[in-house]
Amino acid sequence: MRADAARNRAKVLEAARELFAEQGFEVPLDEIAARAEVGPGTVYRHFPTKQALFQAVTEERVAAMIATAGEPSNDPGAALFAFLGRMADEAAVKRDLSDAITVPTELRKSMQAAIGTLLTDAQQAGAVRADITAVDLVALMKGLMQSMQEGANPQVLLEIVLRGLQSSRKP
Amino acid sequence: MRADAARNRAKVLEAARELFAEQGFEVPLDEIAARAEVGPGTVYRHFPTKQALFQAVTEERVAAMIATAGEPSNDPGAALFAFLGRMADEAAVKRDLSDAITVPTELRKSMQAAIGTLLTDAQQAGAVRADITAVDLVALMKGLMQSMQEGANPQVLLEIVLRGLQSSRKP
DNA sequence: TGCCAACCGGGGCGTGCGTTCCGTATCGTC
DNA sequence: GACGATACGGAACGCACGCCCCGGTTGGCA
Repeated sequence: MRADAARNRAKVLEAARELFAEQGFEVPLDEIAARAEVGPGTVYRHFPTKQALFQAVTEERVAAMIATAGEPSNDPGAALFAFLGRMADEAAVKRDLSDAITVPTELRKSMQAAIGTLLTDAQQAGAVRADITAVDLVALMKGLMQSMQEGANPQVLLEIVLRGLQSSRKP
Repeated sequence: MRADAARNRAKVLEAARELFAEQGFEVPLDEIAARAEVGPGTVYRHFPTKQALFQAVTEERVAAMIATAGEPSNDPGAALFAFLGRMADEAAVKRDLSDAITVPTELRKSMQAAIGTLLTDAQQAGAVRADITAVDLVALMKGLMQSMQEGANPQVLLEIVLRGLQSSRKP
């Protein structure tokens, strides 16, 4: 690859990182190109589609989260809650994570799979109510993350959801 | 008003009711016009803007909800929970209610005001945690209602949120 | 029944966005 | 230093949508 091509690719990625975090997936691609001091055509030389660029930006971050979720824990309930807390912390500051669950990419599936594993483990340990499914939980977290981007108090919202998730069998 | 004008107005309102409920505010106005067997221009003869049509459709339903919320209750906690439950029940079937909180209309403000009153009453009665604000609660409900439109189990989601809202001072 | 005002339909305008195309500039090699 | 391949940039296309305009039509009153 030519030197300036690599430089431009990096500039595009950085601009996309910033703007996806600020405004989510809905940010116009032309705006990303403008911040990268590059024409829109150049963006498309490096990424075939807007979704591909979005995936490239969110990939490593989401992959890291999923990796930590995969480690076995001796307290499955706490593991799930910690994971959800990490998601919420990110979503409170950046707008792209909640879109990463929505925009159809490979990441979305693996994210859901990771949550599903954590959830069933926590349910088998009796820490989380048994009548919720992975689909329910993902939808709930998605709504929660969207709520956080509207001036609501992220900490309180997360506490409410986590407490609501706890198994009712617990005293 | 001429007879056919009234007839068309009614057809537009009915089509809008159906489509806003099915697809939310994002449904194209041309589609509403098509289902009403009417041109787009006719829609604009009766309603100056798309938002006005949306408001006309959601008005009476939301107003009814707010009216019941205004009645004083001797169990403020139950009153709030009942109100939220009613919201969730509607949102589980129709997509327009969650947009009614989002789309800037008069309804949105009065909806938020009604929730605010119910919330502070419930908090003073000790039924709901004191550290949540009306803004938080509205955002939370909005996210919850959006979650419900993605195949999640509405009943479980509502239970989780309601339980999370309960005051931690309670045993 | 005839006339005029009210109303209808749908083509069209402006806008915003994702995506593509192509003439031009730049890089890297011989 | 020149040449070919590669990459650039931004103008332009296609599409979708909210909204407006205008020639034609229809309804109701005299």
